[in-house]
Amino acid sequence: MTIRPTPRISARKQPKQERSRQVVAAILTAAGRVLAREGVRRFTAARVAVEAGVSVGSLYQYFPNKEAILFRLQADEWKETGGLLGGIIADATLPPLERLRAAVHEFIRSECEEAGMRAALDDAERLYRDAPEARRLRLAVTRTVRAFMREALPHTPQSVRIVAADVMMTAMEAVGKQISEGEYAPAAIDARARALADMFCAYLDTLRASVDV
Amino acid sequence: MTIRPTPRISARKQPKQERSRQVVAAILTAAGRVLAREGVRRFTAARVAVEAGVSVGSLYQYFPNKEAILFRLQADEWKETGGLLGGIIADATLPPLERLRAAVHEFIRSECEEAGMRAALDDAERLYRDAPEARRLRLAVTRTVRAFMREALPHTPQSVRIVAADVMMTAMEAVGKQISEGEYAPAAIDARARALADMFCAYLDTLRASVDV
DNA sequence: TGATAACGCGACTATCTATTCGTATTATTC
DNA sequence: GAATAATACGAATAGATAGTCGCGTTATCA
Repeated sequence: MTIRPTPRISARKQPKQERSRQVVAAILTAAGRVLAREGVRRFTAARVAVEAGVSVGSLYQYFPNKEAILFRLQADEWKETGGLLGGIIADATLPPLERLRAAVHEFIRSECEEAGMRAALDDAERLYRDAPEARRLRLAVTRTVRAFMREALPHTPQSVRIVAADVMMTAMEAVGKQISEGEYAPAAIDARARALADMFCAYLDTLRASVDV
Repeated sequence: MTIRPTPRISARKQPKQERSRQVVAAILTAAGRVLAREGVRRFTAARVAVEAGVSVGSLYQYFPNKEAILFRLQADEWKETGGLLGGIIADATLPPLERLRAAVHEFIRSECEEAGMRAALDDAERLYRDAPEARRLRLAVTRTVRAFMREALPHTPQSVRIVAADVMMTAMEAVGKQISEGEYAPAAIDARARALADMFCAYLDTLRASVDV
């Protein structure tokens, strides 16, 4: 329904000298601060440039628009937690459900780091979510999760597995967002992680039971 | 972290004559169309006024700002589906888990109506979510769900119930959003509703089992 | 050292947007 | 049918924002 032109997000120019690499780095950390402090609505190229101690012109030399900065920030987060989760979920020395539990807790924990920035990043998601780069990143995560599901539920029909994986991912992300947005005590956060893990395990158990009769 | 001034959202002036009531109605339906067609970013008072065939001035006579329009749109949706869900979930003639199942399906179904507008409304949520009116509405839903949980899991500690209710609500909303945003075939939507309901039921079953030993 | 490429700068333009306010029009009341 | 309240109007104001461009500075390399 909504017609959204997908924004260009890829970098405009690669920094070649050391100083320009530092400029890019300064822009990114400044962007994180601006986002956490002011929220998406007031996240502007000008403000980021000031915070980074750099001119707008320099900023636009490396990022085609502000969406690209936000995406880069988010992509870095994704790569980091994606790597962590991938490691946990692929660790064949533990039974699948243990791994799932561990992954859920790790995910929730990671959402708590720099919660202010993450919350704002979630708000900003719509600014870049339709871009192909974002889709590609998301797909990588999806594949990891599906691989896990294939291992955990080898006898469940693929169609069921895929939907289950999808719903679980959505749920986990949503709880993560919720936590990074509100003020939750550590105990409350932990309780939510546990509840989520319990819920997933219970679900997978019934799925397994409904086939392995 | 983020300092967000909570926007004023309540109506500025109550329409007293028939023609002004029509203006308000025209504004609201036009707002829905604009939102669905152009997305939040291009949702402006001017555009809504044009779409409604009304002047900006008239618009501002009944809404203090555009957030108020969005909130009103969302509030109307919430009241509608809230009423529906409340009815299903309180229907004491069915066993609790049956009701839960029915409620999940009903919720997902309702999210599919006017999906374009709903998706944009979700994007717009941050514009009004901190306002007291929005908190109050949300609380009403929370209470309904908690009451249900109390009935379904009478022997589970309250603290566990509350967290479980919270996580389930979050998950359901997230799946609903996801569906209203993407292009899903009816079968895919149904599969997700079923998966969600299965997951919830499995979870509640284990919670029940862990106490009623 | 001189030539060239990379980099950094920030004033500037072109839009958009929210919201107000004085005036004109229409309903209601007496 | 005055008088008054309610409503409708939309030009105008004040501000924000995205993104560019030409020029000066710094690095690289022969």
